[in-house]
Amino acid sequence: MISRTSKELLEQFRAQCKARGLSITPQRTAIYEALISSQDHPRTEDIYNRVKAAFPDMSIDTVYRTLCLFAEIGFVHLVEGYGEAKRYDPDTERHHHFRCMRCGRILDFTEPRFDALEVPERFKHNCAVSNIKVVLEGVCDQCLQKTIES
Amino acid sequence: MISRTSKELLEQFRAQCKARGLSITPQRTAIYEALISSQDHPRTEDIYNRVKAAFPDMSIDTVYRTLCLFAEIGFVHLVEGYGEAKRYDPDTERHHHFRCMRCGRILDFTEPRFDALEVPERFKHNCAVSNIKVVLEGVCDQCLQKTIES
DNA sequence: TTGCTGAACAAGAATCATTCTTATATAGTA
DNA sequence: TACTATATAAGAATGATTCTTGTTCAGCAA
Repeated sequence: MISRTSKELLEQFRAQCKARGLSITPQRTAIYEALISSQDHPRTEDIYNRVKAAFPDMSIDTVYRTLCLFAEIGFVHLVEGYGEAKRYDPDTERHHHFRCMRCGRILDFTEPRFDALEVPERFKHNCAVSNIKVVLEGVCDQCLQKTIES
Repeated sequence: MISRTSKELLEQFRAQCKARGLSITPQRTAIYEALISSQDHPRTEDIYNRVKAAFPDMSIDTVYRTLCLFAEIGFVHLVEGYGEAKRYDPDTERHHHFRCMRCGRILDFTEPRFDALEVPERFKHNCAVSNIKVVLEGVCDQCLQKTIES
């Protein structure tokens, strides 16, 4: 069920690879497709499992390498984490995260006031800031509920 | 070279432990002291190394357990990371981070405009937000310099 | 002060995520 | 179609963290 938008994204993917001299392999294409059809913040192993149906003998190492590559290129974002396995964000539009420190759940949200934040002077000229975002740390509703119940 | 402020912090540490029914052990005290005298964002192993001088046979497992405990209590903050070893922030005052995605360097900064951010309605009531901060992702000056040189 | 008990600890094994090594396969190009 | 650099699979190796087990000790009570 590849929508027209996905087709366009795939075309864009090919173009980007070509522009950077990267081979367009079936593995990379499959991983890219798995990513753009994700509505969550998958770990490397999640992507591996989703792709394995079509590529039973893909190596998980390939998924690690490819996701790392995609993050460098900007096809995905590496999500800020707290010591667990790396997670990726297929949504590269500006948005923000609530992070449950108990269960690890990530809740996306947009907030115009937060989008208006400007990079401070100190970093504007010496450093290359590619992303500025707000992170909320706390305990999510589900975990709070569990605490009350027990 | 424990300053008066450190002494006060230590007293506070003891009081907090007592209030929570936690034993005040020499190991915990040493780890706490190592933390509050840190000006950086140490990994567990860094703290282990700093404490080892005074406690040659401390187990690194104790450091892992203790730092995890301290983060839960709020003695330190677990720093948002990108897949490497956990890092802790002894500075629990509101501040923000620039993170170099190439070398992992963390630069602290304060910014009154960012401190004024309010938790969005959506999370205000259902979730317990303990921290709200701005994260800048990018490449630091040192890494940019290296890129130019090579 | 001493003895008791649950909490905390040390040591090392085990696990999980990730990267490295090496030999093979293949995408893109001549 | 053949060539070459790039990419891949497989499995070993590494690094970070957690678990297991037996021992020790902090805090409390007698």
